[in-house]
Amino acid sequence: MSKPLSKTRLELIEAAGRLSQLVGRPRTIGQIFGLLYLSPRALTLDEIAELLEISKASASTGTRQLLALQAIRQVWKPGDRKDFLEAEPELREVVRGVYQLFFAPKLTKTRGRIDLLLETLDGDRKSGAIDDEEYRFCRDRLLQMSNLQGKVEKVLPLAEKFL
Amino acid sequence: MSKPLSKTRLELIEAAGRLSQLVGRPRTIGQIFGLLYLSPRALTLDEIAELLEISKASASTGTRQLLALQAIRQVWKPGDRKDFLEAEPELREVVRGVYQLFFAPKLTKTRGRIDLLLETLDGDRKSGAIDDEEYRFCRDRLLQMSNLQGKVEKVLPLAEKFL
DNA sequence: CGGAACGTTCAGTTCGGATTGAACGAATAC
DNA sequence: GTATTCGTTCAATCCGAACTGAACGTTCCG
Repeated sequence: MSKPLSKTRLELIEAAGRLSQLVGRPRTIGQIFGLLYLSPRALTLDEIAELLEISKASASTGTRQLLALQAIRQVWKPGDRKDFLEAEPELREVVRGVYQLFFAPKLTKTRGRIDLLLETLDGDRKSGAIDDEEYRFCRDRLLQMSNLQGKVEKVLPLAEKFL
Repeated sequence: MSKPLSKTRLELIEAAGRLSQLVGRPRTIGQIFGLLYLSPRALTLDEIAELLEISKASASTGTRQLLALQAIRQVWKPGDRKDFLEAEPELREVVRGVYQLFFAPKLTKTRGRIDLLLETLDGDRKSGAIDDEEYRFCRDRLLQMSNLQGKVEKVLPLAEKFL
């Protein structure tokens, strides 16, 4: 039973949770990070679970995801078997991690998908599923997608440099 | 009963649906846009519903959201009461719309939230909920958030220019 | 050796947003 | 006027991801 959270921390936790949902991630992830980011000292799994009123299982999976994104770190304290967790203080690093380890892979996957589609399109034409006009139309649009996709993959990492 | 979709279109629809989920939007939205983007002619609500095998209600709400994002347009054909829908051909415009009309508002909202938190923090100190050390720590972190937030709001619109 | 303290895993449940069917209003056709 | 054809709305349902409790493996302590 630790002392209750200050209003500031409660509100940040709420906001972080919403932000997390905004980019399509579970709310808990954001809440955990929010909690740790305003925490002067590293916290244990049990403390996180208790303070956020979530199960230890949720806290465990949540922290592991955040660790994978390099948004939080583990700190071992000598003579204590518990894992202590603290937020990465440099927010730029957090953004970078989320992009590089979560979004970037899916983006490149999308690229491969589009290339594949161009082949499928050839197949569709040869099998007579589409006429020549539709073929040209679709081909044109797929190329536009490929084009944009390439630019996005170039611009985003660049943009990150300016943060 | 219209003719079935080609393999290419089916696959793009699937991919677009996933992409939509990736950024936290309903899958249907992406599917509808995918369908229209590879459609040589504008489609009606009923055609969309039939081709995607979704209810007309879903098609209606989905298209209205896409219209709000300016990702698709309505086309009126003389002598036909139906609304015909077509995808915005310029993908940059679609990206711009999604950012400006969906993400940007939430970002500025976040900004306001952070500013509010700084005030809440002062309150917390005065009420004795936190000590001076924690106050300084939290204040520092909130300022960092505010800083990053500002940069993001500046960089993103800029990045869009390079697409 | 127990046994306690951890973190993890996994089957089952919960919950919220997406989807639907039905009812509706508006606009046209008859 | 009444009947159709549209698109929209809204309460009810559905579905999948998120969350949970309980069981587990491991490590450490006595």
